[in-house]
Amino acid sequence: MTRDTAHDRSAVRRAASIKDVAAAAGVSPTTVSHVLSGNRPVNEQTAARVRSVVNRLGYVPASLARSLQAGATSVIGLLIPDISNTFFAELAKGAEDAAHDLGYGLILCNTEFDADREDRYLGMIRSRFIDGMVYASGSPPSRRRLEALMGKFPIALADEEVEGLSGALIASADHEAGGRLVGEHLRALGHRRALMLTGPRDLRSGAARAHGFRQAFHGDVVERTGDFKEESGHRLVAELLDDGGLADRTAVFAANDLMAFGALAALREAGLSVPDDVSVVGFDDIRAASLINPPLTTVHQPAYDVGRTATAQLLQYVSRGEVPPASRHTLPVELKVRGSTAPPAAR
Amino acid sequence: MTRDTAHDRSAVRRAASIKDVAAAAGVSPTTVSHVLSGNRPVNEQTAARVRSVVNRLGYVPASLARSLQAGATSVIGLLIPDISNTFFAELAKGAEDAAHDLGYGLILCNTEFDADREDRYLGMIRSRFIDGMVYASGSPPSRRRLEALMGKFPIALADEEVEGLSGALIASADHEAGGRLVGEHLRALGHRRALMLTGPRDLRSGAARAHGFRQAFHGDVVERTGDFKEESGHRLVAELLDDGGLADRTAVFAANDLMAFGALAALREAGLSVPDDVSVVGFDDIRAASLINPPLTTVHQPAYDVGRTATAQLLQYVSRGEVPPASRHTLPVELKVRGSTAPPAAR
DNA sequence: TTGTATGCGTTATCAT
DNA sequence: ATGATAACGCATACAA
Repeated sequence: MTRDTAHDRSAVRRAASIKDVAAAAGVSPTTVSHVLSGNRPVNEQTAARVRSVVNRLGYVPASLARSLQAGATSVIGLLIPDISNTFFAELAKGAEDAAHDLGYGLILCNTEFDADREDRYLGMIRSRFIDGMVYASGSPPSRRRLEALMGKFPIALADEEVEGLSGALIASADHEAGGRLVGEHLRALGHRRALMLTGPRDLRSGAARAHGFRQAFHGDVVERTGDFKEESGHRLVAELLDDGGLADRTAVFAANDLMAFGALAALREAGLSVPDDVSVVGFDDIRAASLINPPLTTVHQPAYDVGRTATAQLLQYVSRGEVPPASRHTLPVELKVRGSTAPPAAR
Repeated sequence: MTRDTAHDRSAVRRAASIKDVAAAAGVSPTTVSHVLSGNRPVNEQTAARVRSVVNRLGYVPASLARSLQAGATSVIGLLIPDISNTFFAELAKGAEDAAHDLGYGLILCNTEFDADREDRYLGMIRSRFIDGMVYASGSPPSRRRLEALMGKFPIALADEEVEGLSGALIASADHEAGGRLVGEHLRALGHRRALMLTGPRDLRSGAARAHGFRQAFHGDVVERTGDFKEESGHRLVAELLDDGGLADRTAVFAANDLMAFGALAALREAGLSVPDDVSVVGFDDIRAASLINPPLTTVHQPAYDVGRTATAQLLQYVSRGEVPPASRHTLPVELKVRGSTAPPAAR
């Protein structure tokens, strides 16, 4: 073991600072700063000399010090429950694109619906490590805290309005129109009795979907409350199948695709055919929806656009050091009619 | 428009600093610091007074200043090509979990394989805004830059060893074993002539998969180079179908699921049946693989574990201010036999 | 037990 | 065209 090895493994040696460059170039730190920023004219000779030293020393300004001085970090957070859900992954992609366009970094705050985890991430905004937060469907227990932050810090709500939280910057899909499209579609096919699998009671988006659906379907609707997970769609349908509650229903509308997948599985296990015996509709249009068998009829949510819009709007204010005003940006949805829906079988 | 409105929209008022707290509590900033950190004993009376002021003023230490002083930010980056690819989303989830466990933040660096974008993100490590980087399959053009950074900054390679980049901390799936499993499976089914759709030439993982496959398949293998995208799998197979190059092949092994999907589509469009006419195998086991029709036989990659392991290993050193030593962590893969493979049809 | 002084690495202000 | 100095907000070595 040579000395070199030991050295390589030890702490990195201190990086060159602006002072080091200044000293080596025989100028003041101020001049070095201006050569690099172009904020004021510098003699070309001097500038060249400084640049050469910068290269030789591999000097890169410490963005941390820069941020401290500037009072902003050019980093925002994206708080979501589950990055492995393709809906949120798409949303994240849109948010990252928007952030990158404006030179901002994006911290991934994946909460798994864990309130403590969410709180820790919200702490980043209080400690001013991030300049703002895009908040997409966090855990209900954190409402209070979110609310307390809302007026003081730049926060944008994406995809979901949190119940009771108004006066915020919001970007979301048109959930009600989505529900309406499904209602119209099923009604037009001839369905009159449906089962609706909703999301958690306190989510506005779910209420909007249900409301639009009832309004347009105009038939007999039984509702069951799920939690947006595949398993819950499976369980709810299986239960109803067991106690005969589904016997007179010809269609199932799940508030998201994952629950629709669960419903599909439960139906299959019960020996029922989709769409011959029962039609199934989802919501979100995640990637797997078109690949599954039968391909799922569902409402396409512009997840990417929601993330991108929420972030772009937020940054528009954050970049000026302002707290965003309340505003709503509703993005259009689209019904994707695929193989999981058909007219009800004649009885 | 009242004064209030104008005020609400304008810049947030300066947050309380440690000095404000000190002044209001009639102590020195040092004491406030110690009350909060517990780094040295403080009189309980004094401490109580300080805490009360902290609450009243809503004081939260500026993490930026703290980081500057500490010389580290407790934030690392995760560089991936596409967060909407479920493989990378899973990997990201693992990375985020590991980071969160150790109190680190994670900046999402989504590159879309864009070299400029990748460079900008790599810049964050040079400017010391992040303490380290988990690098998963970036764009080939950035190799040089990566290489230059490798020795000086804490970087861990996840999922992919970059060609010619040794001496790094690496966590990846056992690609060769995966290829071998596929080879054995197809051989056991009776296949003797296969088409292999590889990834970009310069990716080691692809080479390892191909090598393992050839070794175990022990038959006639034709290779075509793709780029890991669905479209490329489609195009390559369609081309071969056109010029008869696929006529004598009974199996296709795609180096990832996306290309396998493309191959499946091209085969279907040509009126060929899977697995009756041709067997198809993928790699990765992304979510859609089991949902597609027919369900895809593929090699399950532990994406979550790869992300988690790479990150945990990296942080083990970063947290001590060290540059990680070269090391390799190979994670086991698993063959998922599903409906897209069967014995070749008798001729 | 507490306080003073200094440094972390920048940029802005004010001079020259 | 360039430089000296202060300030961003904190933590810590050194003093008392």
